[in-house]
Amino acid sequence: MNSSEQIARDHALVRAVHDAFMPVDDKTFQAIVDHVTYIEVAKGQEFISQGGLNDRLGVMVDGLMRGVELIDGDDHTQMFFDSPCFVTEYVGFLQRKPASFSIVALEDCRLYVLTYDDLQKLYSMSKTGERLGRMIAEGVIATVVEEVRSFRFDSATERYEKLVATFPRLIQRVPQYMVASYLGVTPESLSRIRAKLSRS
Amino acid sequence: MNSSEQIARDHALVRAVHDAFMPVDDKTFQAIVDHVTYIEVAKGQEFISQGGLNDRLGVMVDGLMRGVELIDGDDHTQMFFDSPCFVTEYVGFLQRKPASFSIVALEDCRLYVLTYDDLQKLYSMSKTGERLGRMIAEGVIATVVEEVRSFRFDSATERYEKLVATFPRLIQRVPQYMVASYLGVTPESLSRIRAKLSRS
DNA sequence: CTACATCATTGACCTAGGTCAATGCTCGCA
DNA sequence: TGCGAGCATTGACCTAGGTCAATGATGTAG
Repeated sequence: MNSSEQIARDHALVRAVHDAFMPVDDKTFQAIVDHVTYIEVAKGQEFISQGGLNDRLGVMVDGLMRGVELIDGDDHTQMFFDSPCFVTEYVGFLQRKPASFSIVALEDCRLYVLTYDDLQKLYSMSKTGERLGRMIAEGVIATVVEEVRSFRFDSATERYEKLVATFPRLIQRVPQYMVASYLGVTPESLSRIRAKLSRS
Repeated sequence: MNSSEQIARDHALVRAVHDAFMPVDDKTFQAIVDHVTYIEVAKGQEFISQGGLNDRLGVMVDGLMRGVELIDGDDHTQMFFDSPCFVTEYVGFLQRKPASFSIVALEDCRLYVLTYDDLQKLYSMSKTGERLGRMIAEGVIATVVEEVRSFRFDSATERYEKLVATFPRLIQRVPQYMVASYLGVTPESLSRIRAKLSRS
């Protein structure tokens, strides 16, 4: 695949990510493409650094990242980003606050990046952009609300089973201790949960 | 207080609820007021019924409600609505799906109600309305994300302490078993948590 | 005033998950 | 080829929270 084919394929993905929330007309999409910057983040590198500047929204076309908060030296997985998808510490980004967690590449990643200011420009430029922003936010809510529900009323075993069912590919590619922390349990517990499930 | 004073006071509250997310200009606010309907929901009555029609967004100026999901006969508190605030089963409302939980008045409540269709009209009518919708959604995200974080990494005792710190008035007015369910623990556990805290 | 309903508390016991420490496994590297 | 580093697993034990049942408190209708 040559470079312009690659870019075309990438742009199709960028558009698909947006379309997932709302069909995007060509004019709005062109405005997005005109503002993004292409970057690569190598495995192990940070895209966003906890406590640091937090003014970038990524559209990841390739790779896998993890949102991780360090508190008193231990490592709390907040979320995973599995391409193609948006990548950002959403809350801090929107409130113009330092990132509450780091976002680290678990594999080599390729992203198209929009800055906060460019995003605001897009919003003021077009009603469609504004609406897209709203629909993205509304999509995030649906995901997070279900997550709360699951924490409130499901056991760790159920949460693990749901995770496997929803993101089967993810489990293969992420070290188990990160999955454990994402589920809110220790690595030892997750190991036992898996042992129990494979027995039954 | 006579009736027109009451309405003026209510409208100020409706405006304050919206302003909490974004300053609302007079024109946009007038458009909101022109579309809302005033209703009262008596203590014990439902505003939204689980599995039923879910096309109303309330702005509550007075009272207290609880979002409650019934699963296999037991009662799962999803959230509280403490006036002045928006009242809705947000996810289903946005996705035009039946309500995933009921919303029941814990006290006599007074609300101004907007239908889904009226809200969409507001959005298409005004870019400011569209933006307001986005900022409301973004505000909801901040709340829910913090809730997930707390479930993932805090103990039940910590979650209770945070709840008391954040909504001290709520604890006084809500039966303890509902608070327990909101925290994701049994009433017995919450009782012990409170006993332990008052001892120390 | 009584009687019942509705919650809150307490106790005895159980289970899921946490903690700590030892043992295995795998893979990159010398 | 063997050695470490970094995970995963397993065991022994501990603790938070669940379950079930009894006992109190409070409020409300008759």
